[in-house]
Amino acid sequence: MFLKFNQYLNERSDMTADEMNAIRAVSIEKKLRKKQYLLQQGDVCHHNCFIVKGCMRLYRVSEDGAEHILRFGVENWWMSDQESYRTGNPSKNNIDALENCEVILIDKSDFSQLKIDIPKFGCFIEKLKARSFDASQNRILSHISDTTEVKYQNFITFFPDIFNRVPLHMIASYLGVSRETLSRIRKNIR
Amino acid sequence: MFLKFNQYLNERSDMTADEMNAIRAVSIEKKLRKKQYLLQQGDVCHHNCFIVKGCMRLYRVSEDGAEHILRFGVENWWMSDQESYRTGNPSKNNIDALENCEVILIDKSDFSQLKIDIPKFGCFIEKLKARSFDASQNRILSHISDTTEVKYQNFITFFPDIFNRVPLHMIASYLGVSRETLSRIRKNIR
DNA sequence: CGATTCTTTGAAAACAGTCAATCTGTGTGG
DNA sequence: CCACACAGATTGACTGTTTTCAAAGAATCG
Repeated sequence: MFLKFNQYLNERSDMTADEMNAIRAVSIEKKLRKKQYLLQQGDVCHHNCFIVKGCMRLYRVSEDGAEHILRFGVENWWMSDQESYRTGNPSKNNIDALENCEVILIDKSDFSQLKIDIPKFGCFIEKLKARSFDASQNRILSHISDTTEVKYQNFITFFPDIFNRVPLHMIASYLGVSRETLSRIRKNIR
Repeated sequence: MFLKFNQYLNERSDMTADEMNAIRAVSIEKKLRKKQYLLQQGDVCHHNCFIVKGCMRLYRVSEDGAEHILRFGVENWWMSDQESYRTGNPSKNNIDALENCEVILIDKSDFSQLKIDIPKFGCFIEKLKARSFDASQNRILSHISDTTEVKYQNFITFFPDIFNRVPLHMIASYLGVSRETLSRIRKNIR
């Protein structure tokens, strides 16, 4: 399982064997079954999670019990609750597996140490975060300026891999519309 | 003008006199008149901008000519187009002054050097970015789960300082609703 | 004061949410 | 292998919200 993570890192910022071993030493391999929680509301997020295989979602349950999906994650994505991870406060969100998953966990303290010991690694992670921030901004822009139809079209074109393996009602949740509305929009497009 | 920036930095991560001088050496003081652009669509964002005084907005103009406000900035906030700054590509956004402003600019290469030379500074900036990312996530959550009324109430409670000095139609733009709708919502609340 | 910018209002049309019912495909246990 | 349950998708009818357009009413500024 670690091999895929190894490949991922080497493709993006090549590591020496020693560095790779240091990363391996703190990597925890874990398998999740479909519907299994990686993080549950109230837990503190202590790990960074890299998805080797499978599909996951991060969502929040609102007062009225509705689930709101903040993000999806598939192969080669990272998945954690940044806010809880950063602050050490209990998470308000849930992360669970939409398929059987294989993930690699790295504990927060190990992860910080890696960033210090392997500047290349730290630098790579920073770049990732920066891109992730820009993506957030673009998503916000989309929310304040695009019609639901455009948001849906964008989702399909930018995340076809997610679109093809996630039920439509979850995409509706991610976009912030009811499943019925999304169903009708999809019908109009055809 | 630099004094305020000095205070800001010292309150959050205290600096030695030498460090402060290094920062001062690369700080460019600038005044902007109301409506003046700091960055215009098509420009590359070469600077980080710290707002000493005044109020600014970052917005995008869509195909149909509508302005969509991505963020506001007031005293002690940073204001730049992260995406253009990071990639070096022409910005798709505009930044302009909503009031007469005093700002401090630091060139990208100087800024990176500061982060290296003064780890405390780098660390502070990273924390800022992390919090900013979490704020983005919360804003996205709000967009997919809150009613317009709740979004408006949240804006008032979390950014009363902005609410009090920015016209309502710009808040509408920030929230992604028409000014008429926001005007009616505000009426219902009273 | 006049011009500009901002806010409010009304009425019609477009859009989205809710509820209830139905349809579809998948997989499980008897 | 079939019957059944279950999760997901679709549809219709209705309700509620938001946009749009047009007009008019405040507020602000030079």
